[in-house]
Amino acid sequence: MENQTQNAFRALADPTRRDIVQLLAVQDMTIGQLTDRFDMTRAAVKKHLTVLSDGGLISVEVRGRERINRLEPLGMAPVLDWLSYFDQFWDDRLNSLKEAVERKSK
Amino acid sequence: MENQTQNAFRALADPTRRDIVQLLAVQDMTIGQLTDRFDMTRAAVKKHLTVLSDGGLISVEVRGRERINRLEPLGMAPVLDWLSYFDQFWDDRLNSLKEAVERKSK
DNA sequence: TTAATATGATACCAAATGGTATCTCATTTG
DNA sequence: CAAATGAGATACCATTTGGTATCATATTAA
Repeated sequence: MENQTQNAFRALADPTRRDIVQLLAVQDMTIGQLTDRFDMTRAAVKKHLTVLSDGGLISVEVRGRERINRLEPLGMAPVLDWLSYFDQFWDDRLNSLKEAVERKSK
Repeated sequence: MENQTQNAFRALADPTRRDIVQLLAVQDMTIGQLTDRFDMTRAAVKKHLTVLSDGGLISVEVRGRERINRLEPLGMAPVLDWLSYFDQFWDDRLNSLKEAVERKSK
């Protein structure tokens, strides 16, 4: 799917997909198991898994007739990289905000 | 707009909006200035700014007939919070990956 | 005050998105 | 083998999204 930063951010933009990521952080799961946790069809969950896979956030291990979905830590890297670009900015602004609050409280 | 985590993630899901965030990290800009940087109409840029504003990522200061758009560091907090939930997970997985690679290279 | 500038608002459109229903295929299991 | 199970694929649908065109409004400048 080419642009990993875009695909990863896109994958995280949906609340159901973020929930899936959190569930898979606890343990690997099949589509069937995931579907049990949501109020939607297996086909819908499958679509979300495809988007997560395109984003590099999960991988699938075929095991007999089951597919084990597993979180891929490397997939989050582009997101963290992009965000880290602002580390200094956030720090500076948050610090000046904090200082402003402290000045006011005197 | 209520759900800040969702709105912030949604705001970051579009490449144009991420570019806007990066531009505003360098300096505050009006819509007109931002529009000069993109190959789209002012109306389109305005829509992106609205989404960024809903996500709490920018604020606007009215100044005469101009509107100064400025990055809001606090807006990124819900995103960083959500991601930080996985810090330990990423660390563990990346470490075991690293170890696996090292074992293989022996 | 009139014209230019900076922006907002709205109607409209094509494409993408999130979902269902349905059919097929592969692997277990009785 | 036959039936049940787990999953993929596709067609279809309503809504959202990203964009344009156009018109209206407020402020600044001539």
